[in-house]
Amino acid sequence: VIVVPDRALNATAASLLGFLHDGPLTGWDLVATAQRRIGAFWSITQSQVYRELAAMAADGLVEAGERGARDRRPYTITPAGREAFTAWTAELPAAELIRFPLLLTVGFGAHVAPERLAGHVAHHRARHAERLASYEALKAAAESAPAGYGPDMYRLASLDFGLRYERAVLAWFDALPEEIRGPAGGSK
Amino acid sequence: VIVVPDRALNATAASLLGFLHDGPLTGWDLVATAQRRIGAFWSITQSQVYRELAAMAADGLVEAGERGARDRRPYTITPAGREAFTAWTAELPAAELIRFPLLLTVGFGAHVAPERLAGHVAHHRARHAERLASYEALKAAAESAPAGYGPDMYRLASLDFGLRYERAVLAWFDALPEEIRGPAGGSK
DNA sequence: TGGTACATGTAACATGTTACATGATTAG
DNA sequence: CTAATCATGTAACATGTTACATGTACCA
Repeated sequence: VIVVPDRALNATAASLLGFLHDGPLTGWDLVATAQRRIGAFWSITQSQVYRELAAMAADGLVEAGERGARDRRPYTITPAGREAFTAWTAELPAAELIRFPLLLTVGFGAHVAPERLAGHVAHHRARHAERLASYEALKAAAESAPAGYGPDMYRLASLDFGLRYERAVLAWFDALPEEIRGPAGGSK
Repeated sequence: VIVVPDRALNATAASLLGFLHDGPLTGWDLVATAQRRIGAFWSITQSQVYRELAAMAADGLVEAGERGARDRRPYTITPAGREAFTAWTAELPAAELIRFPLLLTVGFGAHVAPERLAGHVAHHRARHAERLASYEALKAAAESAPAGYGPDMYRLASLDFGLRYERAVLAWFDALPEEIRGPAGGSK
C-alpha cells in the first residue's frame, strides 16, 4: 500500500479526525456531529466531508469499513491518522477569519436606504437572539447533567465562546444609533 | 459596448464598489483601504482585488482610467456600478461566517498535549490584546477628531463591533480554566 | 547605488458552495 | 403505498490563498 506520508492537514480534515477519535462514524454522522459540536465557529458542508474522507482514505489516514444498512459506510481513524492529527495540533492555529456581511452593509450605510438598513439589522438581531437562547439552553443542559455525562471541559470552553460572542453581538445591536437600527421596537 | 446587465455581486466586489463611491482608486489603494476599513471582519487579498476589478470592468461596473505614475491605474465607478451596488444592499446580508481554528484545538483539547494547548492559547491571547489596543486607539482618535472630520456614524458602528468583539474574546481567554490556559502568568 | 515601498498582474492550487442524481429505509 | 428522512456521492462553479514575475520611484 502506497501512502503519502505527511501532507499537512487542513483544519476541516483535522476536525473530522478529531471526531473519529471517539469511534468510527459515517460521512453523514460526521456532518451532523460537526454541525452540533463546532458549527458555531466552523462550517462544514456535506460535499466537503465526503471529499475529505475520500482524500484521507487515499492517504491512509482513515479506513472505510463495510457498508451497512442504508449503505452507511463507517470510517475509522488509523494510526497514521492519529499521527497526522497530533502533528496538526502541534502547529500554531491560524488567526480567526470573520466574514460578517451585515457589517459591510452597516459600514457603507451612508449609501444604503435607511429602511433597508434597519430591516437588515432587525433581521440579524433576531437571528442572534435565537442563537444566544439556544446556547444558553445548551449550557443549562450541560450544567444539570450528572458529572461525567455532560460534555467535557474542552467542549464547555468552546460553548462558552459562543455564548460570549452572541452576548457581545446583541449588545452591539442594542447600542446602535437609531439612525441605523431604525425606529425603536423594530427588532424587539 | 456589450454589458452583462445584472450578474449578482459578491460581497467582496460590492465592498470595492462601496469604496469607489468616494472617488476613483487604484487596485493598490483599494487593498489598503479595505484592510484599514473592513479588515477586522472582511479579509481581501491583492489577487482578489485585481481579479474583481477586471471582472467588474468587463461588466461595465467600473472604468479603468489612464495609467499614471508607477503605472497606477485608477478605477471609477460607473452608473451601472452604482446600480449594482444598490441592488446588492437591497438583498438581505448572509449570516456571518466565523472560522476560529484555535477553538477547534481547544474543543479537541482532550487529544492535545497540555503545554501545546496552553502555548497556542497564550499566543492568541496576546494577538487579541494587541488588536483590542489598536481598536481603542482608533476609537480615541475618532472621538477627538473635529466634528465632520472623523469617520462617520456608520464607520464608527463597525469599529464598535470590533471593539466589543475583541473585549468578549479577551474575557473568554481570561475565564478559561487553568487546565486549558496553563499555569498563571503565561499570557499576562 | 542599493534597498525598500509602490504597483500591477498571472498561475496554480485549495477550499467552499450549490445543485443535482440516486437509492434505501422507515413511519404513518 | 407513499412521503419524509437517511445516506452517499458527483459535477460545476465561485471564492480564497500563495507564490511568483515584472518593473517603477524614492530615499539614504
